[in-house]
Amino acid sequence: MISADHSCLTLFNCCRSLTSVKQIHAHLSKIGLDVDPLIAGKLILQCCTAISASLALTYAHRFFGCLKAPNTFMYNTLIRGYSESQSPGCSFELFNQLNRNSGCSGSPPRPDSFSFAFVLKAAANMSSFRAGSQLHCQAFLHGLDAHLFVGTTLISMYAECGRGNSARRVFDEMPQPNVVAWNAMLTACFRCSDLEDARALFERMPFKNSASFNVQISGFMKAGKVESARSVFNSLGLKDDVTWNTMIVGFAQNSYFDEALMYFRDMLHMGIRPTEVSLIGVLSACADAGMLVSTKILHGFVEKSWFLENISVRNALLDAYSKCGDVGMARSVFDHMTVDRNVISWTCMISGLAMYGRVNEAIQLFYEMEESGVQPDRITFISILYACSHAGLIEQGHSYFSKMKDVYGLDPGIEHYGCMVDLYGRAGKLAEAYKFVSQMPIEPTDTIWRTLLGACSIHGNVHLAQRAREKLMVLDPNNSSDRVLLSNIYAVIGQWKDVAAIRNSMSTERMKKDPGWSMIEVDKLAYKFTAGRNYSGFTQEAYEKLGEIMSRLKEGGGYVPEVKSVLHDIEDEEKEGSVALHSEKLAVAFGLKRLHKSKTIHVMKNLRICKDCHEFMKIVSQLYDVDIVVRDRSRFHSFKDGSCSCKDYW
DNA sequence: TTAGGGTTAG
Repeated sequence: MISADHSCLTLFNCCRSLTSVKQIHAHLSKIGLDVDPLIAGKLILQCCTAISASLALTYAHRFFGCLKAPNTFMYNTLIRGYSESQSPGCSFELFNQLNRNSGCSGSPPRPDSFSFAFVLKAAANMSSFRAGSQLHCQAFLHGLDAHLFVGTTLISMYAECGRGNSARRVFDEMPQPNVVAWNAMLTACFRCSDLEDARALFERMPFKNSASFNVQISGFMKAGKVESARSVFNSLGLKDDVTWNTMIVGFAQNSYFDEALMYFRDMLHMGIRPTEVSLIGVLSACADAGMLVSTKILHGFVEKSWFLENISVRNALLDAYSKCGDVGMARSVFDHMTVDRNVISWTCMISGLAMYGRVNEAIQLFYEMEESGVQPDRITFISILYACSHAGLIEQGHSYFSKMKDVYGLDPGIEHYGCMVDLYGRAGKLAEAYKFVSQMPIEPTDTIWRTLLGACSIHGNVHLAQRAREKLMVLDPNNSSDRVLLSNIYAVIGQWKDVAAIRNSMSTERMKKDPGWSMIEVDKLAYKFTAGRNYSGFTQEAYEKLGEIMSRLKEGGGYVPEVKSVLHDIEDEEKEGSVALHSEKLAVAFGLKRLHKSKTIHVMKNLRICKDCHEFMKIVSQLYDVDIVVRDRSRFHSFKDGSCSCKDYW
């Protein structure tokens, strides 16, 4: 072999794609240098860390397999690569291989503290207590369980598996835990929902750093204790970027959308450089709140910033546009991506199109994704199955469901089974839906039965609805919407005694349903409307306009209120009057009054739109020559020239 | 040339 010239190692540092790694590899292979341990190690490292896409991992693994004597470093790098990939199980296989070798004669590679740290991370990512505790035993046998880094990873692994006591035992046995180990234990307390333990541990900490406070803030935010998080934040003198990000993300997670935006602005004013996490956090707030104007402002910021080519920020932006009702802008962000799209980019776009009923485009995109070499994952399949179910494409949905396992080796999860029940149920194939549920290899959850109940409600199947309801009474007895749904089914077929019985049981048990509300953004301000009569402030304006619209609609639009909808929608609205007072109608009336005529009216509703409102929107869009986009609990309805993008299938 | 704790979108 030619003596190795290690100066070529630096060549790999510039590789950001598998293609460039392959080019250098081909060159080195010609001169026999690629098997040099240092060079081979660097090649594997580059594939697993700098690129880390599944194709790069496979390439590195295949190359590794051709080496005569891979060393521990190479094993560790691959174990690390797989631990954060879609197939963390491969980390275990490699680790076991390394562990078996170590018993052989000669000086075979043996697992070291790095190997344990990486493979434990795989167990944590899979939340596999069984694998994690077996690895703990192995670490003990190798005399590495007391190693500070291994011990800290063990604490995190147990926390991730929800085993606070095991984490505590590892921590208590550490001879000299440092601040990182204390922080890991603090995180474990919060992860296992032990707020009191977390508070006590925090008081006992002999040393604290910025991460300790950030763990506390994040722990409180995840537990919904926004004010506790805020008071920790306010007590801090020095706040780093992670502290600010933790607040922004925490606010977004707790639906404090305006505050997420406010803290992002404050962060900029304080001269703290936002990171991709700040942008993802604030954009997710915009997405959830449906704040289109703010999304556009943030888009402008991104275009002028160092995030221009950041794939995660681009994905968050595209998702925000699609959830704010501007799927055209989402598509434009997607089409103009200058960096390689990843599985999340494709999935967001597919799901965005599906939510709009643009199902053919979603299916086309799925095909293009496969062609581009990006592998769909579990969430991509949820999106494409959702697309099929919302368009009544039973055959196609079924073929995607099979493809998941047959082509991509992905076992369908409960969400995929849910999509299939919805696919059959929505299309009125209730017998098939029930048969599918009965034959599921995993235990049907309350959501599955609720999906079936929803389908029975659309298609008026009382017999099956009762069966679904019986299951729900066991799995989730206190769910008010299930009872309302069943009472609606009875109401439609005129079984008033049963309706009354359900209503009485609900009032005896003091059950309250979710009140319906709709929101509209006008001049950067959000206005929220609830159903029922409430004549104050801006609502008065909405009522007046709605009255005017109603008269015009009845005169010239051929609008007849859909009385049945009252029954169908009882679950979704505080019913105080009639369908005329539904919150989405008020929001649209307000939009017509306040917004410029050329603008699209965007309304967001927390529940599903009812049939009557759907009809109302169609006629208004035509009579007033205005585009209306309504985002409801499950999808978008885009009304234009008297028809809706959902083609009335919803 | 590889680690452990804090924030990350579908």
